[in-house]
Parts: sequence; C-alpha cells; structure tokens
Amino acid sequence: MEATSSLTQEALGSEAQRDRHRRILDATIALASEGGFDAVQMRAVAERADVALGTLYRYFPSKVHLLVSALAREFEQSQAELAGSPALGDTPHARVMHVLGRSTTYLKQDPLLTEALVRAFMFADAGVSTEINRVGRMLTSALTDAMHPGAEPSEEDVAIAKVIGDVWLAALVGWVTGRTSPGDVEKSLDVAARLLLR
Amino acid sequence: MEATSSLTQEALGSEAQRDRHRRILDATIALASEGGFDAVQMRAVAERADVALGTLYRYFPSKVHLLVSALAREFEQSQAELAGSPALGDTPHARVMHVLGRSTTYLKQDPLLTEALVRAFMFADAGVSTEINRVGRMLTSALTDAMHPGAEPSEEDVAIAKVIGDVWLAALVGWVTGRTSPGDVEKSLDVAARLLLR
DNA sequence: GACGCAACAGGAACACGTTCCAGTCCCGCG
DNA sequence: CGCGGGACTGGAACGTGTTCCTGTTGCGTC
Repeated sequence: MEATSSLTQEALGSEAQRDRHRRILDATIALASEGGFDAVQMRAVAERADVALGTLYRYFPSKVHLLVSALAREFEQSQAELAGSPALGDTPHARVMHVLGRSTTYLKQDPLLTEALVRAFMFADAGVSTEINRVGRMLTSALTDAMHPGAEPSEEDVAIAKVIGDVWLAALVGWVTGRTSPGDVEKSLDVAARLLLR
Repeated sequence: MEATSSLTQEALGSEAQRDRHRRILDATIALASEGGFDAVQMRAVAERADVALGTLYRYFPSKVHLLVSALAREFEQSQAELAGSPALGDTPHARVMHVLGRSTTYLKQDPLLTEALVRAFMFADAGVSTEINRVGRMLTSALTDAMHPGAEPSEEDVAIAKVIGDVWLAALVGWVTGRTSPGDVEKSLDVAARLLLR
C-alpha cells in the first residue's frame, strides 16, 4: 500500500509539493476550527502554510475547492479511524443511529470547523463535484453497512441511506446557520430513521 | 383583511417606502432570473430599483437577507395562487407528488432564479431565520394538507413532511450546484415519498 | 411658511476572493 | 558547470459586498 494515502486524485510530484499540499490543508483546518468559514481567508491560509498566495491558488483554484478538499481529507481520516469499530445495536435503526451519533458528536466538538465545511459544501459548484460525490459515497456506504452489516446493500437500502443523508445535510445546514441546535440534528435524524427503517 | 399582504414582519410607514420596498424586490427577482446569484449585485439592484446603495442596505441588511426576502415573497405568491387548486390524486403519495411536482416545475422554468434563491437559503445565518422559518412552515403545511386534505395533521404527518422538505432542499442543492439534473430532483422526491408514505 | 429630523442620494473607502505579473529559486539535462 | 524551464515568491490590482460620510429632500409640527 502507499505510504501517504492519496490526498487528492492527482499525485503531486515532489516531496516538497506533497508537503506544501499538506501544510495548506492543515492551515485550512486550523483556521476553520478557530474562526469558521469567514476566518479561512486565502491570504491567512497562505501565510500560515508558508506559501505565496499565487501558490495557494495553484494548488486549489478557489476557497470552496480548498475547504471541500479539506473536508474530504478529514472525513476520510475519521472513516478510517472508525473502520475498526463496527456499528453497535440490535436493530438497523439502532446501528444507523450509532453511526450517525458518532459523526454528529465529532462535528459538535468543533462547531466552527463544521460551519466552514458545511458552508463550503453548500457553495460548491460542478467543479468540485468529484470531491463531493466522494464524501456522499462514503456516507451512504457507512449507512447501508450499518443497516445490514456485511451484506450487499439492496436498492432500497441505498435509497433509504440517501434520504437519511439528505436529512443530515438539511439538519446540518439548519444548525450551522444558527436556526437549530445540535441536539435538533440528532432528533431530526432519529425521527427520519424511525420513519424509514420500520 | 389588509390590502397589501405583509411583505415582511415590519410594516413600512409611507406609501413611497412600500413602493421602494417592492421595487427593490422586483429588481432582485429580475436580476436573479437573468443571471443567477452572481448577477444579483447590490449596486445593480440599487440602480435598477432606482434607490441609492445606502438605501438598499437600510431596507435589507445584506445580500442574503435581500434574496431570502425575495424568495419568501415569491413563495407566498405562488402558494396564494395555488390555494384554490387542491392537490389531485387518490393516495397521500400521489397528492404529495402532485404538490411537489407543481413546485418543481415552477422552479425548473427559472433555473437561474432558483439557483440564486437556493444559494441564499444556504448562506443565510441566524439573522434571517424568521423569513426562512416562514418558508419552511408554508411548505410543511402544504404537504400535510396534501397528505390528509382538510384534516388536522398528526405529529407523524408533520415529521414526514419535514423529512420530505429536507430531501427537497438537498436535491435542490445538488441541482443548483450542478451535480444532478432537475429530473433527479423529482426522482429523489418520489423515492422519499414512497418510502415515507407507506 | 419655517423648523427639525429622519430618510435618501451620491459616492468614497475598506475587506476579501481572485487574477496577474516580474523577479527568483530549484532541479534536471546537456 | 552552465542553461532552460517550470514552480514559487512578493506584491499590485480588480471586482463586489459592506460601511461610512456629507449634503439634500420630503414631511410632520408649530
């Protein structure tokens, strides 16, 4: 296996370039954690990552690309961490809620980072659909696996997982835009999962 | 009843002010229809509405407020137009899809306007939650009424309507960000409604 | 009709995303 | 070692959302 986990689809040539790439994403996550979407300013990212502004734009063509790429890396890391611990629970509903609860708990711990990433997700256009679809697939497969561990998901399982993903997204939007509380996110998900998994 | 339908929560004093308010929202809708979110530039809105930039900001404290207010007015108007024509269909699923199909058809006719409004919805913060919740309530009650016409909606009806609203939002986001087609919006909604209304 | 004041017009100024350019550095190749 | 070209730096510059300031106008009050 590769040593450095494919950070994006394109392989960067030199070691120095991989390092710049990593520093930029690190700086992005750090700034987002500290001050949310607005604090991720391109000049600030460049300065903290110790690259010139033009270089930052050479690596990521826009702020949204940058944030979505950072989101994808974080999501991948957390999924990798969780890969070893299966969803607990006796019913599909319980296991799905376990998976969703873990993710939501993680997001709640870093509300500003969540705000930045969700906002970027919302503002993305077709140009970043690759990264976005990657995140969507990871979530869908995590949910279908929780519904029926180890089994090949049926078409209906996938449809249900997608609906739950939609509810999750809408609930996150409500939360990061300050209209609902993080508790409401889990409540919405519980209601949706109950309605869908019966 | 009032003659001029409360455009926002606050009543504007003079006739001239109500007229400015209307002109501003008209200009917003027109620019959004022509060029989407990016074309709704505050200077352009001010010029087309024939008000000064400072005046525009006196009426609407941000571009997002402006767009969400415009969305609320449009939504209210379309709901008022549709109030006379009940949802057709023999089952809750059919009636809900009829309601959703009408709205989606309407949105498809004006994709740039839809893009502008959905983007604004996504970028809104707590300051515009009043308008946003108004839109959400209108949608929810339209759906619960389609599910069981004339009846008082049960708690479960409301929960189902909210999930469908979430799916609708997520599907619209996918569409306006260029990741899916308008046809996919209706497909997602159909799948969700089928899963929920059984 | 005169006064006072809030709203408005016109426009400058600032912040941040984005683009662009001139000069410099690094690295492989002859 | 010297060259050439791509990558990087530093910084200027532009567009648009937002703020602010100054002067003017409309309108209710006396």
